[in-house]
Amino acid sequence: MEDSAHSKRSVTVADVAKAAKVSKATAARVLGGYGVVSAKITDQVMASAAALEYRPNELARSMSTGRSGIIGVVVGDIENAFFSLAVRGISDAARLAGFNVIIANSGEQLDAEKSAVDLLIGKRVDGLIVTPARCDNIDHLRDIRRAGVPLVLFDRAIPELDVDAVTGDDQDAAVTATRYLIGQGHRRLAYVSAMDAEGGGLTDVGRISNSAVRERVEGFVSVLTEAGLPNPLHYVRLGATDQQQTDGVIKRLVSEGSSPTALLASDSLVGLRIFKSLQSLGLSIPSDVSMICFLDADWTSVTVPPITIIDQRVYEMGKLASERLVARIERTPLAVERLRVSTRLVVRGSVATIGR
Amino acid sequence: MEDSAHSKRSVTVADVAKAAKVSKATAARVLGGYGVVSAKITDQVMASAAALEYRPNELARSMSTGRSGIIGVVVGDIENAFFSLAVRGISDAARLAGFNVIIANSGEQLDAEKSAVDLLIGKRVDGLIVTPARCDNIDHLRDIRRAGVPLVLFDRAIPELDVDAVTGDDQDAAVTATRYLIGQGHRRLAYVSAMDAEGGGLTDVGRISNSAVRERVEGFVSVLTEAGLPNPLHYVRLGATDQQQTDGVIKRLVSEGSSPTALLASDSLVGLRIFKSLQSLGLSIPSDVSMICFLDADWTSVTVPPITIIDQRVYEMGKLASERLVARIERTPLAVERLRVSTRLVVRGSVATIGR
DNA sequence: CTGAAAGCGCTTACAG
DNA sequence: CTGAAAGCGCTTACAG
Repeated sequence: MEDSAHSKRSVTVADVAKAAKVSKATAARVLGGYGVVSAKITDQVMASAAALEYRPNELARSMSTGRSGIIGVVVGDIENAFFSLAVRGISDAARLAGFNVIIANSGEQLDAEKSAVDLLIGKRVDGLIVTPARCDNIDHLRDIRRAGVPLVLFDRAIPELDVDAVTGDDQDAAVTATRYLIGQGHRRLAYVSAMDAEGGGLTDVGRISNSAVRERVEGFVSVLTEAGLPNPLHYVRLGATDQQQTDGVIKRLVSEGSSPTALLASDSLVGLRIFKSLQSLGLSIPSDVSMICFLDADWTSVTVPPITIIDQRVYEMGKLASERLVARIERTPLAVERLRVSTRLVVRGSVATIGR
Repeated sequence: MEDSAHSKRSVTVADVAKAAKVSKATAARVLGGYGVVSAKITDQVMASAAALEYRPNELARSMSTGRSGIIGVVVGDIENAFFSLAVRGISDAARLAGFNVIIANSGEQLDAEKSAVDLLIGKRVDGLIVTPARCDNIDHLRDIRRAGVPLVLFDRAIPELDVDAVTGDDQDAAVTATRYLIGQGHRRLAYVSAMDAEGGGLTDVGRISNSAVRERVEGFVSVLTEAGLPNPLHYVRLGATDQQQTDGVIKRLVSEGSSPTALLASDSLVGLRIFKSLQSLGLSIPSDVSMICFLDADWTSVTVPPITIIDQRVYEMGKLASERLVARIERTPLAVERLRVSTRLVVRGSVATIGR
């Protein structure tokens, strides 16, 4: 309703130059803060700029310099606390280095991830942090590298890609949690994840396309195997993608002949769903079933009992990814690396000690 | 470590044109999908583009067209579930309309908000959605309008600004919740918010610079007044900004002579902190203290008891803000409006009925 | 239907 | 220290 609301042509260096009675180049130098200009002329230009409310056009600046000052981030799901914390860490570190962040959501869908990557490269981001939905379909990630755009993988690693990755110490974390459960006397343990189950049960751990989940499962299975427990793969259950699916997964698990006494939840969303499933089945934690959950999500500390969790230090992960990417953008010579952020087990009240 | 990683000049329409043996203009027309080109030449150009792995430079495109296809969003705190849900709604609707979203975090700090706005305008976003940290310091928001950039306020309204705002029905929500508590027999109720307290207690509701909080407090106070309860302002407590501060606020509240029997939490973060404070004070919900919390945060449904909440339908709020902004960007003639998304009270188990 | 030229708002050598 | 000119990679009239 305001007459001034209609976009008038914005004021440019040329306008400021004219007002200050200097050349475009000179005005540009003071406005852009480069080159050398006498104090007197600087003042003149600044005054005119202020009077005209000049705002630099970053787009034009980027076109000329070839740098956008933007880091693109493709995450699985912003609503997931894991990613919102990560984004926070990424943004804080990026800002400190003078970069801004543009976020895209893949919803863990490969197609959405591909178009997000395309889009971001089209916007000429200076670098990209991506959480690959699948570690076995990576042509679009190769394209990033061929386009000459620095890339850092987040949460998941893809060795074939020869690119930096920041992840947790997923295998170790799973090993620690699993050993802890066994130490508490548990003998039948299940691992539950939201990964899409590709038709029925899991026959081959190597087929899990998300490296973080795969490594956790490997850790889980290795400990069960080393403890001489039978058929560990049987207790790895995927497909807990929503409440209904999770209810199904848990119901099947607890109604088996030898039902598990402890559950390991692959992330805090799965953990919350499991918690609700158990609640609706009338099963108590930890007396009926014990559980451990990845991520120190806020809900885990206010339940009864509070949930024993694996603290992933996600903020640090995000920060590290950002710093690494900035180093790449600035062409710091660095070997390609997988950076692991160590986790720790935080014991609270959701694991029972089983007699014997 | 890959030799291909060094950014070579990217391929442009000129390159494609040369390869396809046509003019730049013609190549640009098929690559940009505008104008008219014969089928045969279209094929030629597409083939060359594919062979060269052409990717349009969106920056250059934006420079020419004057549109970036980006919506800028400035939120208070991405880590807050309220905002991450909102961002999701904003993004989904934006994408549907062909826009992308760039998110900036103000941390509810005015300075950070100002520089975020500057930055986004510099990037020539097509429109802006902002959650103003303060409703009483709005020069930078006026600047947005003067720059001719469409703006929609989110969660908080500023009547003086004459600009669209999408908010909840904050006053009604507070009225409903407060009446409910009174209906359950409560006579001493407190409202707790994370708003910065400007030196001591609240003397004047009108001074609360966040309109959402102000309107909720107004609703709260009006119901207490209409019920003939004494000194309602006394029970409005600000400054619950972190766990420690909240512990202090709650401790003071419950150790008073006539301590409140019910608490209204201004958002889910405050609610969670209050929950923990009460827990650490050894007070039970609802037998010692009742509580109601704004936002259907995930933790509220898994506590014992589950928390009675005000469902704010934040996703819809985000969606609506996005749609409104897009309409503005596309110059749809529309009166300036405040769009209120209605809330509803979801009764769970955190409110006791008091005898009498 | 196709092409040559100008322009978007900056920065970057190159002269002076 | 200051200026005139070219260029970034597109799109947009304007001719033909």
